[in-house]
Amino acid sequence: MPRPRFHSLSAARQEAILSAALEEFSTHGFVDASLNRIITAAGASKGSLYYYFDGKEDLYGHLLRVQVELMIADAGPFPVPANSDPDTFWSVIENHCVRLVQALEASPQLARLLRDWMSSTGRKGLERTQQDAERTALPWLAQVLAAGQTARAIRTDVPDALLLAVGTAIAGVIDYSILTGSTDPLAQSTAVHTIIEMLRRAIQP
Amino acid sequence: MPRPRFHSLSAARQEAILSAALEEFSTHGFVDASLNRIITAAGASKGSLYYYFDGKEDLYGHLLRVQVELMIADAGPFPVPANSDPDTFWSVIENHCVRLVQALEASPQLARLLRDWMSSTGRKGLERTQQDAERTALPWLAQVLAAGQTARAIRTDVPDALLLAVGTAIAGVIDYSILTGSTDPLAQSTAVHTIIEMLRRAIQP
Amino acid sequence: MPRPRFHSLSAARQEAILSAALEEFSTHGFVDASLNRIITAAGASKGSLYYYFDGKEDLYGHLLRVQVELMIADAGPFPVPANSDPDTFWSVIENHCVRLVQALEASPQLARLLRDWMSSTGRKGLERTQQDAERTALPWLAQVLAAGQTARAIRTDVPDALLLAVGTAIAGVIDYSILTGSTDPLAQSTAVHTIIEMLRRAIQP
Amino acid sequence: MPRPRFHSLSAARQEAILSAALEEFSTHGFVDASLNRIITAAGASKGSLYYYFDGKEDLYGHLLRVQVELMIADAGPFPVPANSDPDTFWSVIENHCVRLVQALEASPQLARLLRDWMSSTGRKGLERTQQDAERTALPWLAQVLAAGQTARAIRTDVPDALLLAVGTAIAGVIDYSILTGSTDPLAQSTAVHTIIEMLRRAIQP
DNA sequence: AATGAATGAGAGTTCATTCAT
DNA sequence: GATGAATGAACTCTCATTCAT
Repeated sequence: MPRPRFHSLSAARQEAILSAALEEFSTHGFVDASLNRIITAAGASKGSLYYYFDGKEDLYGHLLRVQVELMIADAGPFPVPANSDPDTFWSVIENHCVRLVQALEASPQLARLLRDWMSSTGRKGLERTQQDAERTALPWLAQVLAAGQTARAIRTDVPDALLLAVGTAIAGVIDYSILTGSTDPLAQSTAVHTIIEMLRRAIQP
Repeated sequence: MPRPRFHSLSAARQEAILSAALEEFSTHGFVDASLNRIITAAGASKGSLYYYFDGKEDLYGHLLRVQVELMIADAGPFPVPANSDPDTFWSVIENHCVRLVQALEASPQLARLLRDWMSSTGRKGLERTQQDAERTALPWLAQVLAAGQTARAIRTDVPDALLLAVGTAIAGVIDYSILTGSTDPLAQSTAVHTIIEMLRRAIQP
Repeated sequence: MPRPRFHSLSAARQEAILSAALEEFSTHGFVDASLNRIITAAGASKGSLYYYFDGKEDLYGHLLRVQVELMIADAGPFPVPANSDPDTFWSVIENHCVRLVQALEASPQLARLLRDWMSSTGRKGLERTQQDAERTALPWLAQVLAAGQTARAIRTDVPDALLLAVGTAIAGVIDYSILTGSTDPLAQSTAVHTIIEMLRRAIQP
Repeated sequence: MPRPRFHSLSAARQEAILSAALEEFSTHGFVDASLNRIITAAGASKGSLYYYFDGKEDLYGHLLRVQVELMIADAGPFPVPANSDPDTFWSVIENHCVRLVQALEASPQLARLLRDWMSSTGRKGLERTQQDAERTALPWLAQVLAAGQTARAIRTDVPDALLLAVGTAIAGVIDYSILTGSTDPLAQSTAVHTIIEMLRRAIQP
């Protein structure tokens, strides 16, 4: 099970553990992260960590979930417009991407954590976390996809799985561009615009 | 230096070591691969492996290089047409992708090795291998890109780095589609066609 | 930090580990000592040693500190006389040397450990231990030196560093003489007397 | 046996091996030196090294001998005056020390090699070298000592072994002073003068 | 509820030496 | 006379996890 009775802990203790874990996982990645370093940094005991979490993967998974939720909250709601024209749809997408990029910029640790996560597909010891993420993200993505198709903003002559894969891949390009590119907000907006435009060309009808 | 006097070894010994390494690295990935298992499988001694290679990364890098070269040889030449129209250019690209896909299909181990490699960007202990690969691949990719632009098959209003990133990302989608999709050659050709068509839409002028 | 929570261990376990370490380090010296042999002799596990010590140097440094403290305690207090005449000063020095020699005689292992330590100046992997020792010993030595100069027992026309170096070197001669000479207490007293007399001649005003 | 048919090698090959060995041994000391690095640097084969030398210690011992002989030759003859007064004797000693210091200054590698050697008393694997050195140096030292005593420059009421030990220890102080002190020749002469004066006080009648 | 001591397998790497050629 | 491939034991150190208290 993902997360046990961790929540009855005082907020300070939770925060101590999670921020130590964030620091460690974002710095070394899942494989090379050391639970020993995490508990040392958090001032926690080995036993307590295993009392609150099932193990390394459980802690990683919980951290990931919490951080992603924070990021999503930070970036604000994503109003998938029920009925809209293509331009509106893509503009909503683009705006949301810009906001997400800004959220990632604000928290480089989270950005590195997500990068590690994305590149860990299939890593041994992360199977459960992968499954969980898929179960959470897929329906939501499917909903966005369906909205885009309803709005005639996304083509319907190609399997959904492929469209999602392309979308995810292009999201990776956005991350790559902000990772290697300028930190100037305006330049980043432009980059996002360019990349989303390429995505639009690729998967619009 | 990447690989020492390994080549004066009898072909059989080389083969034994490399195939053991391929099996191990493709099964567990670079980080989780065990040199102990490799030497056991290869019937080699700890010392001899270190006599022929500088270490884990050196062995991995050499294996990768050899395998990629085999795959490229297998897929046949890639005649970047000097002067051609867009349709020809994209058809060449697509055909080559299909051949590469077939090569990967024929060697699932290589496919897994490459997947591990692609997802290992920035992994500690692989810095040299990354650099080598970049030095090898970038000029070649740049040449293909330039040819596409000359043929008016690829837009020029977007930074090259972004185009390359999108291309690489879409290549990942192809890999993903053959990984999760049918093994029927025809279906695969269709998938490649669809995906390349999306790439074309995205980055043509 | 030098040594972690090693002290909450039962005295027996501490003793087991430290005496195994003393045996090993005094027999083979720091460089050639084997942690494997130590844990085997101590009946400890690899992990537990590293749970209590930061590594080889940490164990060595701790052992050294403990043993030196034992020796100092064994040899009794060293009453650097605040105001005294030269004869008194040198007699105090000589008496203390005799007592230290007896302490070393009583524990050949400690003697060998110290010999290894003294000859390890600059050895890679012992930097921290060297620094610690210097920080501990230097002020104390400086104090003795100053007392000797106040008592007009030690010359002041030569840099302190040189006086300390000569003193240390002569201490080494004492060690050498007891190492190669008789084990008869009386003969040893005589030797110490002779050597200290030479030191006195060298560095008295 | 110390050194086999090494001398039938061309001077250049000998030089290549010995200078590589000097570099390695003076940098890492005997224990941490690596034969592999030596043969790599010398461009020699593993087998040839073992063809010319009995092993690590043999190479080390030979190198030491050659270098010490060079140094002695460099410092010029040491005319132990057959019949002289104390002042002359000590002045000869001091002058020779100054010349040796200059020789060491001129070859920091040799200085480091000797330092390593001096601090390696009793090191496992160096027994033979120690014996050889003793057999060579002792008679010579005894001769100097006797000359000093004849000249009434050195006391006779103390065992020779002790006098030699003190002399050696003070030699170590000289090395220490040039190691940590100024590189200015004049300052070094002064330091040597001061230290030899202390030695003289200690062991003159 | 919470601890933290204990584990032991395993990691990658280095080494001086041997010996068949 | 000369080589260099091969060895395998030894090294220090790290790890996630367990469990008696």
